[in-house]
Formats: sequence, C-alpha cells, structure tokens
Amino acid sequence: MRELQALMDRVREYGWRITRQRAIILQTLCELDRHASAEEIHERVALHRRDVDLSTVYRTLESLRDLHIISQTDLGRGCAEFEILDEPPHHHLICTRCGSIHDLGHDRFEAMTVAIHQETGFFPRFDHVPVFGVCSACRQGGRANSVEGTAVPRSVPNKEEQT
Amino acid sequence: MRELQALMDRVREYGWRITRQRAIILQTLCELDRHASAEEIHERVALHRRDVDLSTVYRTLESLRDLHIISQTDLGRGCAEFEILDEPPHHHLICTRCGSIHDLGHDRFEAMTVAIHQETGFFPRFDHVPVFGVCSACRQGGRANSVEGTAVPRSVPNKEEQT
DNA sequence: GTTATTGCAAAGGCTTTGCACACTT
DNA sequence: AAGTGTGCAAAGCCTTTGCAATAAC
Repeated sequence: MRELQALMDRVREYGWRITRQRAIILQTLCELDRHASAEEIHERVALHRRDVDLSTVYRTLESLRDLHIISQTDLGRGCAEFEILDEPPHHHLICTRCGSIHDLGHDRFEAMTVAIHQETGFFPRFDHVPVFGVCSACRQGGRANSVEGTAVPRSVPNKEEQT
Repeated sequence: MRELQALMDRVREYGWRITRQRAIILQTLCELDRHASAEEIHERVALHRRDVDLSTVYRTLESLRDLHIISQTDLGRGCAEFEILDEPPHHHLICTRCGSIHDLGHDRFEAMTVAIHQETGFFPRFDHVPVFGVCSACRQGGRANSVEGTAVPRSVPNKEEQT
C-alpha cells in the first residue's frame, strides 16, 4: 500500500474534507497496483463499503485528477482509467493489434519536457502517457506489411476550469 | 485542397468502394485546414449534400482512421476530432488552463519513435499527439503556483480488430 | 451551525448498431 | 448480379447533474 496518509494530507491541504467515501476511494486507489476504470474502482470500493455511489466515485476521481494525485488515461478500453500518480511517472506502450501493454519509463518524456519548455515556453505535463503502436511480436507475426494496426491513437484531456 | 485524388486511390487500393458519401467526406476533410469533430464534419459535408447521415460520417471516419488516412484525437472538447494525416505528422501543445493550442513539429517524436523502437522493439505510432500542459502566458499569469492546471491528459486509442 | 459532499435517479452527449434498401463494382 | 455501403431510427454506454438529505469541520 502506498502512502495513503500522505495523500490524505495533501487532499486536506487543498482545503477538502476527508469523507469516509474519499478515504476509502483513496485507499482503494493505493491498493490498486494498476489503472482501473471508475466502474472497477467502484466495485473494489464496495468491498469495503457497499453504500458508496458510482457518481461519488466519479466526482472523487475527477477531483483527485485535478489535484494531480491520480492520472486519468484512456488506454483504449472505451472508458477512462485512473491510477495513483507515480513519482517519477510511468507510461505505457500499447499494441493496437494484440492489445498488449508494456511499461515505459519516464526518462524520455522528462527530456522532452525540458526540451519543449526551453524552446517554446510551454510546460508539458506527461503524467501517464499511452503510446500506441505495434509490438515486436505483432510486427513479426506476418501482418507487418498489412494495413498496419488499423488504429491511430487519440487522446483526451480533462474538462478544466479555464481562466 | 490536398491531394484528394491520391487519397481516394489509397482508399480504393484497400479494396473499398468510393461512394459519393465517402468522396464528399474525404473532400471535406481535405478542405479542412484543421481538426474537426464528426458533427462539424457532418455539417460541412451537408454544404455539398444534405443527405449524408451522421452515422455514415462516423463510419467513414472510423474507416479512414483505421487506414491511417486521418488521425483521431481528443483535444479535450469532449469528442473525437479528425484530421487528414500530414507527412510528416504534426502535434499540439494544449494549455489546460486557457485552452490555447499551439503546433508542435514531429522531430522530437520521430527521434522518440526511433529510440523506443531500438530499445524495446515496439514501434510507436505518433500520428497526432496532444501534449497537455501549461502555456507560458498562463504560467506567468499569476496562477503559476496554484493547483497547476487542475487537469491531467488522458488518451484514447481506437477500437481495433485484434489478431 | 455551516457548508461541502453524498445518494439517488434521471438526464446527457457522443457514438454505435440493426435492418432493409440503394448503389458501386 | 453480388455484396458493400447508406439512411433511418433506436439503442448503448460512460459520465454528468439536480436536489434534498447527510456529514465533516
């Protein structure tokens, strides 16, 4: 389990109340070793308490994401997936043919962050990037010269209070 | 207008029929100088012919995306956005505070593509990447030390026939 | 006590799907 | 002629929202 207490403190520092629901949801996220959908998180939360509503889960996840406590990413399952943000972050290589997912370190993105910032002034935030493409197995698997994946990654940012 | 004819040829090469609808949608995409949602594309298509159904637009966009003729990206407007794929591709810096969008060249991603491929065997496909973060104006605009953007990028790949 | 949060239930919005008919090849 | 592609209409699915009741501070 991750530093649950520290996370709760952070939430509190932002002026938010620590409700039972939020504590449980945070705890669930900490116990989770990987990304999960709101629905999945809701199910796991129900193991502790069964009276936490799915909408509350959604609202809490949204808040935690806004605080950069968790990442929200769409890995291609048709729904958002959430995960406690690592320090440093990690990313994923997602094969659009077989669906396999492999981890990718942050180094490259750290370098890119610096480079982009220096050259443009824009400060990128690579929290949890899904990198779509074709894995080596699928490339060698005979389909290497076919339509190639038949998929293009797309990305979704968050709703955001805009100044 | 882009090379509409060449694109139609590509579509045909993949064994697909060139229907009036597809031709018009392709033409509309070519005329488009930037990404647009299915709905927006549908509206522009209606300028040519008003009897093209929105579901047809969706189906066509999905197909063109599978062929890597167009990119599908979620820039944060709550819907997918489509655009003819450039060669080389271009990407975007999207400020999660003010919503501004700036272009970003492909060079960095080309380098990352090569590096990732060499080291992992995975072949990334960076067709049209939305890079979320905070623009320099917003950073300097007094909110630099606040909760910082309150948003985390997420990404979505496509449905895909998996082998 | 105040005010932020939650549960419940319903709505929302984008996208997908079934099916009969039409059109491309 | 054969079979893909389309229009129409309805459903799907994840996510959001309104509001009164509840609980944190």
